[in-house]
Amino acid sequence: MTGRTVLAAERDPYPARRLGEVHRAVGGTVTAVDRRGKFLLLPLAGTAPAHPSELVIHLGMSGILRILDADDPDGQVTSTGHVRVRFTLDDGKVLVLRDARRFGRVTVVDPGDHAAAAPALASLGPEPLSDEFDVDGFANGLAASRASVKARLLDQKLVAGVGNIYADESLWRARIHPDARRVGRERAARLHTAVRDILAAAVEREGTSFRDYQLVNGQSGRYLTELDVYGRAGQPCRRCGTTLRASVVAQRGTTHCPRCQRR
DNA sequence: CCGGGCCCCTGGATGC
DNA sequence: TGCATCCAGGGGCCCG
Repeated sequence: MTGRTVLAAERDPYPARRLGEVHRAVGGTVTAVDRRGKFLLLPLAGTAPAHPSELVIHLGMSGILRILDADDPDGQVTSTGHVRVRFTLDDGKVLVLRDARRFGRVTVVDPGDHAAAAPALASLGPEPLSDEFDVDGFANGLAASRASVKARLLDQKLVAGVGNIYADESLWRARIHPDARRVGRERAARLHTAVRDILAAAVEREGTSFRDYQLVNGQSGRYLTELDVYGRAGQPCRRCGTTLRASVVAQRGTTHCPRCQRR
């Protein structure tokens, strides 16, 4: 994408609240492809009459980005193909977002105006694999609230990028109950390590595919077979053999070991 | 400002 | 076999 100029932009006519003014990208040239948390950020240099801008994309649950030839029928915005947005590029290709469930978001804002793109982006916490994600800040942040530790992991403010799968995996690794509301320094340090280790391993395996998620080439992520708790309710804990339990924490399906994860 | 609850959306799974 | 219902989940928004 870097160096490509957007020649045209289309979006499906469905009254989608999650799609913004994608036409603002027209005339812009992609200068980088960045990521913060679960958001993709593509700064666009303006070529008159276009102004500099920033393309912000969130794949939601089922969103898939593809770069296809402009005449590829799979890249057309049709009522049946789930293509929600289509950017025509200057090299004969198109960038399309396919999104069956319409949870994905695409918008174009002024450069750096992340509050206009999504409140969650503007208040995003540190990148989990960066030095900005430090034990002290994490422990202090956890101590400052009485919400469940799983809710804190999911809300993206203490640390960016942890979703439901990796929240459950991290809490199991750190031996902390998902609904724990008081997490002291020692347990916070264990959770900090667990989040980093699990996300690093998942990136190494190119993610977890169990439904919609796939790599840009259509292949599956290989972390699925490494999962210790997510999707394993009713099966034995790999640490102690106790039957893993399903519940709901922070409005999300949750699996934990009732023996080795204590409140 | 906080924490909790509900909503969006649709394919796939489950139930009758 | 076919139809109806349920469920999943990231983030927005509202309410107390």
